Amino acid sequence: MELPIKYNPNTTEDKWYAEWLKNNLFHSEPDSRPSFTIVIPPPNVTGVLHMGHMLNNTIQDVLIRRARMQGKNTCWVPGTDHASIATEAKVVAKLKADGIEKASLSRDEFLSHAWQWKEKHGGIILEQLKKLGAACDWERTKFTMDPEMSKAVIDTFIKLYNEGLIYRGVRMINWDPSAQTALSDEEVIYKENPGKLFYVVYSIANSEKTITIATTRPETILGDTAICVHPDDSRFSELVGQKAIVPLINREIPIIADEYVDMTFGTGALKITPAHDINDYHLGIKHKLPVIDVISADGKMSEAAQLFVGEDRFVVRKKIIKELDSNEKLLKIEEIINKVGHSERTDAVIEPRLSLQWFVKMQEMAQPALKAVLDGEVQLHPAKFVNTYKHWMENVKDWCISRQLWWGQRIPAWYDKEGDFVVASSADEALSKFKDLGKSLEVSELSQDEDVLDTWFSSWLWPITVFDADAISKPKSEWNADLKYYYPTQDLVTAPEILFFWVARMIMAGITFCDEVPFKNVYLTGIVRDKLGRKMSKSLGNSPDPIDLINKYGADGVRLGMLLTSPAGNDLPFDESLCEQGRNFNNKLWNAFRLINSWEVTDTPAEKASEEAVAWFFSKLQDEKLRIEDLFSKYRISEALMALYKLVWDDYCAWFLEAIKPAYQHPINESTKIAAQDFMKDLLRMLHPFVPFITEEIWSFLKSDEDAQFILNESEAVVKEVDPTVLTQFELIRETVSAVRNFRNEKGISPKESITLYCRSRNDERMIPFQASLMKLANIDELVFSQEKPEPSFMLVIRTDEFFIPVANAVDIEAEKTKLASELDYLKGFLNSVGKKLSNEKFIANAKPEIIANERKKEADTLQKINMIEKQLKGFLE
RNA sequence: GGGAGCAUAGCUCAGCUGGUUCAGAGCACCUGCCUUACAAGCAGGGGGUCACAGGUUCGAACCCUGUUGCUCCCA
Repeated sequence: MELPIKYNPNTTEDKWYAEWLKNNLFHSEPDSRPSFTIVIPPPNVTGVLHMGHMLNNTIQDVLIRRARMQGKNTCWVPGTDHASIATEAKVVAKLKADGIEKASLSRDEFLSHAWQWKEKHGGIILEQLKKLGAACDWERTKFTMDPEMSKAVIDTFIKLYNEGLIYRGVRMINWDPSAQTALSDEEVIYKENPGKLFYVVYSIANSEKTITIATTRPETILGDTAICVHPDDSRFSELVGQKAIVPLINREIPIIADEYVDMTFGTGALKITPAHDINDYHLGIKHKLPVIDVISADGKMSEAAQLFVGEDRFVVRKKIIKELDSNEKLLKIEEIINKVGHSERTDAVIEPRLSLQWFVKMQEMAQPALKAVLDGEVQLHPAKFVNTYKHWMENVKDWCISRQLWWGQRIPAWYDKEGDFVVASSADEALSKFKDLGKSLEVSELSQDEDVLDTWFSSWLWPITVFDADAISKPKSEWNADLKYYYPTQDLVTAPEILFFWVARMIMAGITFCDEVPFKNVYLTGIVRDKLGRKMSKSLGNSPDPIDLINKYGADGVRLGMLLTSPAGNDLPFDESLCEQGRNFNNKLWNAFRLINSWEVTDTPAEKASEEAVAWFFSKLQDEKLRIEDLFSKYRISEALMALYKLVWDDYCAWFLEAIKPAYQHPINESTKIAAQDFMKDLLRMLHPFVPFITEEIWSFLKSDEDAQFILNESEAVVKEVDPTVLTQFELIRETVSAVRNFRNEKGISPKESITLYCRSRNDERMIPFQASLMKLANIDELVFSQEKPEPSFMLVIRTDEFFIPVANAVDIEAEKTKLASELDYLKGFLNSVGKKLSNEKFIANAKPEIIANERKKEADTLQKINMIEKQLKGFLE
């Protein structure tokens, strides 16, 4: 069997994924084992895999594969999200490219195009996840607009409406004039732009006086219904109660006083336009002001504006300024930095707008959801996000759930010709509800609400409805077997940006509909950024195509690259070299396997060095297993990986294998080879969640009859007893070997040339347990324990032991002296500082006994070292 | 404007309730090696006033106060 020198992931990865699928290994059914469930954060159907998905799904795969090896019945549910706004925008754009205007289509015609589009593009991202190795239960794939999923959404709406938690009301909403829809607050991005502050003069009715206001939006002047000043502002006190006259249209409006006004901003006088500013709206309600809506849904001036009717608001802004100026109403223009809301989807400037929308009351649901996180029933990783969560939940606002779109679940509200409405799951049910209200109607007289529900109103049910779409309206005892078994799920992996959009609302839904939180741990990933710190995005073109990366470095390599530098909650500054590092690691592992695989065995007894190395690595391995387990329990996945990386590369390959490696083409003792293989099998078990493909490949060669056919199905590595003294003793050997190697390096002595090492140790026995390893690794032909030192020789100090290497030529005495003298200087300084501590009464009185003991040891050790170096220096003088 | 968080090596980050022999890791960097598992490699090395200024303490990267800079959330 010929194994390639360089590991080639491409062929093996496709092979193993196909094998796993063929054996249906990812599919889960309820059984007697404990369940471990993850629901995927459903990516948009419009999407293709990007680096954020790579990171996110790699972490989920690590968690799910590890849980499986721990004996849990794991179920990772995949699926996609219909993404109302984004998808509708894509379909509209596609139709436009085909010469079809959305406005020319009926709702049904449009939806049929949208479904066609979904069928064609909706599965791409899930197929890509297979390349990554995702161990998803594909039989359970869900889409938020699957019939039963949609039904659950509608049922939920009706249920909450009946409980009084959903209401319809006029509210100031964020209106996207380009997409012609309302947006939630979270979908609005505030950007700082240079803007202008216009100072406009209003005349006072029946007076020669004027009042000047400052505004960034002069076009809304036409909708003014008051001017407001601070009650304590003496500049305006005599004007309060009088009437001002709106320029150009000459409407009289009251001058009122309210503490809301910031006296220091602008002129201290604020124009009030309740229809077009949220704060003005609230002031309007407080002071019972009329509402004049001067901007219509398309962002153009309405009839109510009287002037510029039908013209775009931004065009009007320029025109009205000219007009005000020519009427001598414009006092001055100031440059300011202005924060303006933009649509996350269309980037259009958001228009605050009064509109009839559907809302979910949040107050009641938010309280238990907050408590669940504060009590640790749901744990956020890293925990720093608890603060953010708390702040948001304590200031939660009602959730606007209607969207003026067609793609999504249509709101189940039915109107009669008079505008009265009922909420019902069908037209027939609506008729009967109207009948209950004393209205006898025909179906033809009904019209269903034109709007659809916010996509998050679907996805907040995701952890429930993927298992049992009917659960919302049933008691727990009637849940199906899946939901009973898999709910609550264990871990959720998502981005902090949707902590409120999604995570908080899922917690609310879980508690409200299932009496139980939907997951126990939320792992929040960072944002994948480029070298310049910019978020990777398609529009910037700064994101590599994950599939290209996989082709280049292997999925295993990319997975390592993603995880090596991504502690939870921290951004990941991505660089392709990370994938290279991942690929290199896999190649290292591959070659370690090739090495042990190539060994012929012999029945001669094991070499001493091999026995020592096996004893040491055994303990080292157990110790690291414990560490890694601990890191996992804290969700420090990246650190767990780094510990494994070093265990494999440094401990196993660089130290263990080097210590047992027979001379070229020589056989190895059988038990040593078996030990090396068993260690490697443990390493593979630990590595498998991170690098599923290469571990499966190597496993296929190493596995014995007792082992599982697939490493995927193996149990995790068992932790055996650690001998801590072995670990510390071997550490000393390592330091000694390194010092000898360093000596060779400095003196230009080849590692091939063996040397004799003299040890003048206080306690020689410390060197004894791993003597043979020391000799092999440092290429020492003879190790002499002696109080005498050879001449001429070179001294090494390892901790408190002296070593001498005889040298053929006299060493450079001057250089040695300088080196030793500076070492001596440092040690004396150090001794001094330790001495100060020990002679400080307060230190002795306050410090813990073990700390004092340690300081005493430091003092003793340093004294000994000083003694050794002084002796050596004296030797030079002789 | 309100709130939260961060600042440790060139980069990304560890550093637990203040106290191990001058603060650690990975990558990058430098030097020497193509030593038959691996140059996608091996061996060795250099590199930090722990943002700044005060304070508490026998002792501070760690606790407190202030300053500066950055990030996020909310308005």
